[in-house]
Amino acid sequence: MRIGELGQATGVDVETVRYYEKAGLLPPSGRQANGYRSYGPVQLERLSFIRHCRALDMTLADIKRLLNFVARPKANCGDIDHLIDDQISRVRARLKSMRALEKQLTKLRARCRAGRVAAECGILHDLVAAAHGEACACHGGRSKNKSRGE
Amino acid sequence: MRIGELGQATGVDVETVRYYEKAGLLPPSGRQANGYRSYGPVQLERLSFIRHCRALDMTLADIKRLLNFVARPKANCGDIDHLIDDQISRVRARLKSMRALEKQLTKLRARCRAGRVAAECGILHDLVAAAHGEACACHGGRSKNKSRGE
DNA sequence: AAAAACCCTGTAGTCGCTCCGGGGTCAAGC
DNA sequence: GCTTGACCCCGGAGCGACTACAGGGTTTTT
Repeated sequence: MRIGELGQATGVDVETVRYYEKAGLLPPSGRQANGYRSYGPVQLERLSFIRHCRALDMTLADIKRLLNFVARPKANCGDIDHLIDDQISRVRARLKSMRALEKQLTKLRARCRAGRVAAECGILHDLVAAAHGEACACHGGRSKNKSRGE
Repeated sequence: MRIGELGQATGVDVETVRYYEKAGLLPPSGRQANGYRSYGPVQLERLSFIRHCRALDMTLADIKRLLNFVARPKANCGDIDHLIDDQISRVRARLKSMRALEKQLTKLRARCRAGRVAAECGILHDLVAAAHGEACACHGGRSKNKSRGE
């Protein structure tokens, strides 16, 4: 199996596969006589595993750790739970700030009175007002939040 | 006003202020005799505006465009609406995939049967099963989504 | 035999910062 | 007067997870 087929089979871009190899997630593959990478079912499964974890938005570092657990089935399972729990709380925190963000944007959007020019634009007005520290449609009062990232 | 005070007043890190200048969001400030950057109320407002927009998760490119609208109050306001609409739909799309993600992770977490070793770990089992393309707790069937980023 | 499709390596770019090294400047305390 | 510490300067590197490109080689199709 060449890299293109592997990519097709797993839904991972070829460049990304090579990137994963460089990043140490995928062990260096064997090579054909012409230097092309050569893969078997083991690597396919491993890459699918990685892709699946990425779909769960895990970091490559976390995925590496999970792969280690797969390799050493005697290891303590509690660490896996912990890893997943962390992931969940990260996602929840992000979700919370995203919801607040959506609300803010929606309020801001509603400020548009369809004025023709920017000078009369409610949106712009509010953003500028916010810059002055005044209350605006999207932010109640003065905000000092650093909530966005996490 | 020196850069440190400006940073304090706006809640923006000093390094970030310099970065914004380099990135062209803040015009190069005046300088004191010793070479220190010197700011007045105009720049303070501009930086507050930027910070506020960043809190709404806008890209620096979009913020630049908004700043242009602020500078040219005769411009057509429709473009602003469009920009905000785009932002909203980006946030909503992200929100949607985040919600799905949370569900998946929660299901996955529930698979833990508190087995002591990784070999019996329901989470790991499911992730490996997913790699095989089988159904698993967190993903119904085979997924091919690229939904995560956008 | 030529063109298209695939493969290789290595490097640079993306975004929005953040950190670092190596220096200069300034006010306060001893 | 001299040190200490806080602030400021600049340029460049690093982060994560890719993505794109340049400049080559190989294989498959036409």
